[in-house]
Amino acid sequence: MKKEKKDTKQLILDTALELFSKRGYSAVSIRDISGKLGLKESAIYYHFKNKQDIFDVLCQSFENVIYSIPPNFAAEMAKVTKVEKEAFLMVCHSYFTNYLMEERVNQFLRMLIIEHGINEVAAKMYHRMMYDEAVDNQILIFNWLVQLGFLKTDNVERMVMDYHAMVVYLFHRYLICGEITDKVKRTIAEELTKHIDHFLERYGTCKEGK
Amino acid sequence: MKKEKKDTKQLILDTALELFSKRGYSAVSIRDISGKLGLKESAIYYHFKNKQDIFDVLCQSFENVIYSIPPNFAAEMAKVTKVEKEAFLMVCHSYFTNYLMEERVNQFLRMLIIEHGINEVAAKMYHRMMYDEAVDNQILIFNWLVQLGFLKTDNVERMVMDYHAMVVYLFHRYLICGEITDKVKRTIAEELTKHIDHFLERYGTCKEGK
DNA sequence: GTCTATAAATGGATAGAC
DNA sequence: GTCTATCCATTTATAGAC
Repeated sequence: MKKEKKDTKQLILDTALELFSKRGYSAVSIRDISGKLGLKESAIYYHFKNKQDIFDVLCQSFENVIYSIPPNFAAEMAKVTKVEKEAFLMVCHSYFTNYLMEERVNQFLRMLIIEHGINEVAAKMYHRMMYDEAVDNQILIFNWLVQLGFLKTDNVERMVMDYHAMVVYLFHRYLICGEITDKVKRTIAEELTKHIDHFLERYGTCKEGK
Repeated sequence: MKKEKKDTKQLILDTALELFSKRGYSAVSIRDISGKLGLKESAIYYHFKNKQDIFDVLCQSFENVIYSIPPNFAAEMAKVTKVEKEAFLMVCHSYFTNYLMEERVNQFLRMLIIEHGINEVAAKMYHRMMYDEAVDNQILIFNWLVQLGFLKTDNVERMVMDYHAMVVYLFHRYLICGEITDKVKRTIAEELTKHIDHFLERYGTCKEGK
């Protein structure tokens, strides 16, 4: 049960992530981080070996986030036997609101994008989070939706590409630059809904009134 | 007719762009730039007011690149009266090989992506180059292809989104991280060809053997 | 666990010689 | 147009007091 007042180490990580995600690693000094927390630089060095160590610990802590998503989702999937459009829409939107737009995940992804040119670890994590693993998971899910009879296609991979390309597009266009304002949130929601409608016109099985 | 041996000013810009695009503005020192050119720091200050000035001049020089593309393309378009799939494919691939993958344009875009979080100018240019203007141009071109009878759709904007999302996807996945090796070039070519085939199955008018 | 003080290095920028 | 020399601010990092 170790408990410093309010876990300075975690506060340092949070502050560092916030600043790194805006300005990039090298533009942020230890003073910036400690100053923002009302500490002196030396206090940082009590908790971390050096500046790079903060970055590395941040990356490690997000490894866990990544690995926890697919199993959680698989567990949810197992319970479902029939999927309606409403549920599909909700899950798609939730991927944005609870993951890509979630404050810390969003900050982490911004940081990776800035750093992936000079940092091998950042490059690997960015590609895993944004492409390799995202596509793999989507293939799994869409295959399952095909088996459930909610989607139809003769080429699941192409279908996933169609879907995922738009996700990446919206992410880079709206969620990586500047603040995520309410206006941005509305834009994302509208664009995503339009995209899913379009997607289901092509790959959906339930013919509706629309 | 002013001509320093081989235009040091331009060499500084080239070197700065190369380094900025890899490490980001703040991680590159004046010493890094001058050192790589076999000069002393003070030589840089003869050509530029300060470090920020180098960045600003780089941005200005690319303003011209951006504005020269649509008129050039429009002039080419005016000459054409009939479009075959071969020509369409060629133009799509050329957008990658001669623009997104072209060394300097690619470096500049990488730099913008790194800097757009802290630099207003970078943010504006990135969005213009990658989204606003790219989409506008594509709408123009695809509208023209619809009129020529090469494409058909009841929603040009959606068609453009389908197309452009994949371009942005391929760009961010393959062209913004690490070296653009021959392997990467092949991957891009293959993916793009697959995408265009898929795209024409949906929006093309010429039914072919395939 | 945080502070003061300080070392050591790095980076931006200028003055003036050549 | 480039160099030497130098200045000053910032930054990383450590030692030792509290």
